[in-house]
Amino acid sequence: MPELPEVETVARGLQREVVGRRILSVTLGKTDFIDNPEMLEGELPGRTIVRVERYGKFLLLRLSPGEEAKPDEGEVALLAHLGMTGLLLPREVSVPQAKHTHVVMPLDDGRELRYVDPRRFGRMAYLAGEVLSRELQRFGADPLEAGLEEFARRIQQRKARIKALLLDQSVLRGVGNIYADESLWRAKIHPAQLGARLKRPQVQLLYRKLQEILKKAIVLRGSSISDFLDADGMPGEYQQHHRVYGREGQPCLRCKTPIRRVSVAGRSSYYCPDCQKMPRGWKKLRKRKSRQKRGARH
DNA sequence: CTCGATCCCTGGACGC
DNA sequence: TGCGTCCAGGGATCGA
Repeated sequence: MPELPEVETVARGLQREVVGRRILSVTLGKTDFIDNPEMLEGELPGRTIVRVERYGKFLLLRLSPGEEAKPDEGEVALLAHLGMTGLLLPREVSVPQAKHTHVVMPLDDGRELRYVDPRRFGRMAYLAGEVLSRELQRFGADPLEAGLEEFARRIQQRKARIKALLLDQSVLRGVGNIYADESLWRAKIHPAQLGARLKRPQVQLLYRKLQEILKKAIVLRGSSISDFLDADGMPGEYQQHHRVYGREGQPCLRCKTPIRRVSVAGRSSYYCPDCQKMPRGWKKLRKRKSRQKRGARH
């Protein structure tokens, strides 16, 4: 699942592969994940990809001004979120299209930029000027750019659970389930602990561990646990360094206590019940039993 | 402000 | 082998 390190990996690959290339046209398949499909078709052709950036979990393809100069359009970009299963990669035209290819953009070098996404949990949008800047402002700090003070302020002033805060893109942009669990395990913090109840040393440790993990994961080109591939079609390797994520029942790599999985903020959360102590009053969350008998009681 | 529930979607795992 | 069911999860949205 593409989180910050995976998206950074894709952004670097695209920066190397498609910067300077002009988009010749746009062909769309299913469009229910695209903000305004007609806008893509109308605005992208003729524009050159001038830079590829990562913004949280988004890829930001900065584009050149249109051919008929629109003086007031401002900054122009194609925003792409990979959701759970999205891939954005350049391919030779001769390479057969993968199933679930929903956006194809032929480039001026004989290749095509293709967006493939079986589940279509991703998002794509052409945005310009004020609309673009407003959209970007909705998100919180980049965990690799934020200083300790800002990080601490965003966490300690909130009563929400730390896991929910880490996943909240308006608090921090780019962290998802894997790196949230991994950093909490390293910092020995229970995922259901409230942000406001964390002590300063805990916040500082979490800040350092989160950055450390994200940087290491970027070096290893991300985690490929579902189908993630970078812009070169290569999987990442950080999944081999996961300490808790996906290890339910297996011994904690610090203390051998079996790793547990609970639901926090509606997401699976893996943690060590011994290393990451439960906050007072915290109760184990539902095992998610079948809900067919809803009317049975009540 | 914070919570859980629900929905979106498909493929893979699993039970029988 | 095949069918049904559950589950993965980022994000939007809604009601409590």
